Amino acid sequence: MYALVDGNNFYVSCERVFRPSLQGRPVVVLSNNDGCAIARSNEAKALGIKMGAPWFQIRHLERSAGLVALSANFTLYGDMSDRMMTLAAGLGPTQEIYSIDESFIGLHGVRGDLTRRAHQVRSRIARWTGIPCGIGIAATKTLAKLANHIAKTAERKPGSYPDALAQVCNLAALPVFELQAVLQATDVGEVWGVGPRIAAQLREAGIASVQDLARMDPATVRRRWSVGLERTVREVQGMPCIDLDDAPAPKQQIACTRSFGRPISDLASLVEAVSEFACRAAEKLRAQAGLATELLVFMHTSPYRPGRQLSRSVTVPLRRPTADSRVLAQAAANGMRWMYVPGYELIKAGVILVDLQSAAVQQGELDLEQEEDRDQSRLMTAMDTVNSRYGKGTLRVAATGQDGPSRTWGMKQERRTPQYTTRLEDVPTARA
DNA sequence: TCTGGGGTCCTAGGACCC
DNA sequence: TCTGGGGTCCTAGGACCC
Repeated sequence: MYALVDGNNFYVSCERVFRPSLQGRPVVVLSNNDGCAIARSNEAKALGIKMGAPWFQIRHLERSAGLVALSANFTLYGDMSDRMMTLAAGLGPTQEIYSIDESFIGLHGVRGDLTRRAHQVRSRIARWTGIPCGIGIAATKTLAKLANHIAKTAERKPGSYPDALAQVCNLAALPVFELQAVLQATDVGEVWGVGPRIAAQLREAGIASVQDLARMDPATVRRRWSVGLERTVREVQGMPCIDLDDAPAPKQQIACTRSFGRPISDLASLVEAVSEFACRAAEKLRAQAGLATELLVFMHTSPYRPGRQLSRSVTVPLRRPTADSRVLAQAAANGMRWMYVPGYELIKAGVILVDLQSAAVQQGELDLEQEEDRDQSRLMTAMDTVNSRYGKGTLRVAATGQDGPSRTWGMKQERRTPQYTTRLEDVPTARA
């Protein structure tokens, strides 16, 4: 048995804790550069604002409907998340933190009335953190997600489901006929693992509700769609196929990418941006005690704007696995210099560290290099410590200068040319 | 004028191996 | 002239998640 605890409109709820005057008003939290809405209060949802709606399209609601828009404060949300997760953990013996606002709780061995217990945890979270949340309980993770959706929808739209299911919905406690009615009333697109594409295909095939999906034959689903959807169907039927993951593996990729506030076309700014991205990514890498062997840099123009489009990326191999901000920043800068083409309005760039290894397995290199590595790693640890105590960016790596290709890059480039460059469109002269 | 920033898993096809 | 049957690894692309 599983529970899913999920903060309602999480970012908005975090903001409301510190600004109670926002209660009852339509509020959205905007992404980086205030580009689009990434969280909406119930009142904002009622205005018809969609997830990801561009700010310029909904801006008029500020005046006409009293919409309040806030710039995202991810440090605050991370902190509130930690508190909520700690309290949610009280529901059962195991916990998987699935995202900033959701965690699955394994309920194995928990005795007594689960629904009551969930209500208690829910009100404790509300009292101690100020975050309202919904709790779904069921035999599988997919059904627990669905139960959570029902708990929230029943609260937000009275009449959509039985009132008793609001806030906490325990599907395992429902009589069969009532469970079927609830599944029948829920659109197939609400199921975890069924995205817009598959939902459309399912509807085409006459599968409109979750109950329809639950009646499908898993083998047929596998043949016609995929093993992934087959697993989803079994989960909806109550057969657990997705385990609780309470000890997540280290990340296989670490990315840091951003849209720019306004288009950038000069090399110096781009180099500075990707150097900074590489440093941020390096911090995350060190936090999981990892080393990168390759780094990917990309940039592209806006697909929404008319005019010449450009999208380029390059994979930069590293001389040896590293988590050193300076090495990674240099590699990112070199990659950018290599792929740069003048005359394009770039709106986004990023750095992705790929092919990650654990620092623990990196033993047995040359003595000299080991010593170098140790010094570098001490320096980076010191930097991370200072930054965590005094705030992000207190200590930073200076932007890498225009001093030509580094030895690392120059050496490797002969043996290994950049691995892929995608959609190189409209480039007057490809640079060698 | 103005459209986020992360991630994961699965599949198909090609290269290569015995 | 005849020309098997697996297996693994890698990559790109698609779909999905929050």
